[in-house]
Amino acid sequence: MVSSPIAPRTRRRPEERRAEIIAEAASIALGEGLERITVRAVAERLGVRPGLITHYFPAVEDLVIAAFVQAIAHEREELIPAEGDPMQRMAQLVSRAEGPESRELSRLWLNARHLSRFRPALAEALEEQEAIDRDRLVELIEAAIVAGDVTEGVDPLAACIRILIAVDGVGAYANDPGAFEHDAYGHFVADVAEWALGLRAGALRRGG
Amino acid sequence: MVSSPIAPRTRRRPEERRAEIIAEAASIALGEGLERITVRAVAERLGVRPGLITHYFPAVEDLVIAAFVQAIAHEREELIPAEGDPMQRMAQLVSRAEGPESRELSRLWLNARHLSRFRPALAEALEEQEAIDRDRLVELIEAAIVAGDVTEGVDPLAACIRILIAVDGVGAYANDPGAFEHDAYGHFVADVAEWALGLRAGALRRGG
DNA sequence: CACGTTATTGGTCATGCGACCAATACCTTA
DNA sequence: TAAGGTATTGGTCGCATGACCAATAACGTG
Repeated sequence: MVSSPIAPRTRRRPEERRAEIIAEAASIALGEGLERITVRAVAERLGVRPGLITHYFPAVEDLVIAAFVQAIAHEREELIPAEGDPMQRMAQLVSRAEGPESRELSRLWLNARHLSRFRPALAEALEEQEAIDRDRLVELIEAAIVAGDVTEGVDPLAACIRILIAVDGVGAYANDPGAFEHDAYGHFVADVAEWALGLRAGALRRGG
Repeated sequence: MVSSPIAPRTRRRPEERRAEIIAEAASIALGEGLERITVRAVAERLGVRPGLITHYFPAVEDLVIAAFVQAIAHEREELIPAEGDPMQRMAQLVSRAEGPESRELSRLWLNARHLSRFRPALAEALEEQEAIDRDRLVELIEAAIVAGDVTEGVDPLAACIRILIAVDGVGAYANDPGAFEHDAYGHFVADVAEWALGLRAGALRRGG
């Protein structure tokens, strides 16, 4: 009957607790932004005292970086599928990048890109994630060439870079409240991808 | 001989002082970032007491917005020239966007785009500036069509949007420390502009 | 030249942040 | 089962921020 206001102290294995903290921080990063990852905020969400967060991450910046990497790595699976028909994967990548599903992710990238201005360590982590995306997309394009969907004359890395810049360009507007609608905007990634890969116009547009 | 440590109190016309404050804040915005625009920072730079800044801007957010608009409007003159041969202007726009001169400006855009996530008023101001850029670039493209440099079949607004997204895409890497070099990146804006405007390949590359 | 307006000062207050630390209680292990 | 390691607590400290306010002094105006 006496529901004690003080929660019983639960002790966990360090790795487990650490993972839990990072996961919670990643959730904050995606939903509220990296600068909202605060010792107190993470602690409160976990029903834990702030000092515990400091215990695992003496410097908050390290937690922020870990959270960013975790969130990006997790979302990557859906953005750049690892298996399946090359052109289908490419179409899904384009569709995801242009659709509303990627809004949170774009916001996070924007967030991290800006914050990198002040935090060299975050900038470094960000570049690593960029490199992973690049490698993955290059592989995908090479697979498309092997499959005969893309002409041999296409330089995979050049096309990859163009597509990723297009994704970031569209993502730059992730925080714009106004619903600016125009085909040139709504299909930019598809159009650039078709152009970069030498595909016929409309090949990558939804349902194309 | 007694150089008094206390500066004499100088009283200025309100509009003048206000402009001075905004200019200083804009300088901070470009050089250090919008979040570094603080009552104390601006006051110190101007050799003035913090309370004075609050007197002119009871809410700091309004100063931040004014500084952003001022900085963007000021830099726009160099990015999108208002006069001259259309293709020369287009070439300058492309050159500026790809060159290191625009780094500070790209950082500021990135900064504002991210901050817009938390500040609706800033988001609104940002969209206004975007609209101005769009109008200006559309005019430029229309002039190029009239001059016969661009085919009539090109939709000015569609091409404008593509070019601006390309600019933002490249600008997204403004805070990346690593000197990532690749033609597809270094000439992205030129390539997209040529593609969007139906120009021959290389027409807008430097010295093209 | 006197007066009133207000630009400017100097100081205070509450808030949220990261960091630090000693005390405590849980778990493992010997 | 006793002991030791450490995960966890509870509390403090210094710092930077925005906002607020009364006192003061410069300037325009009658």
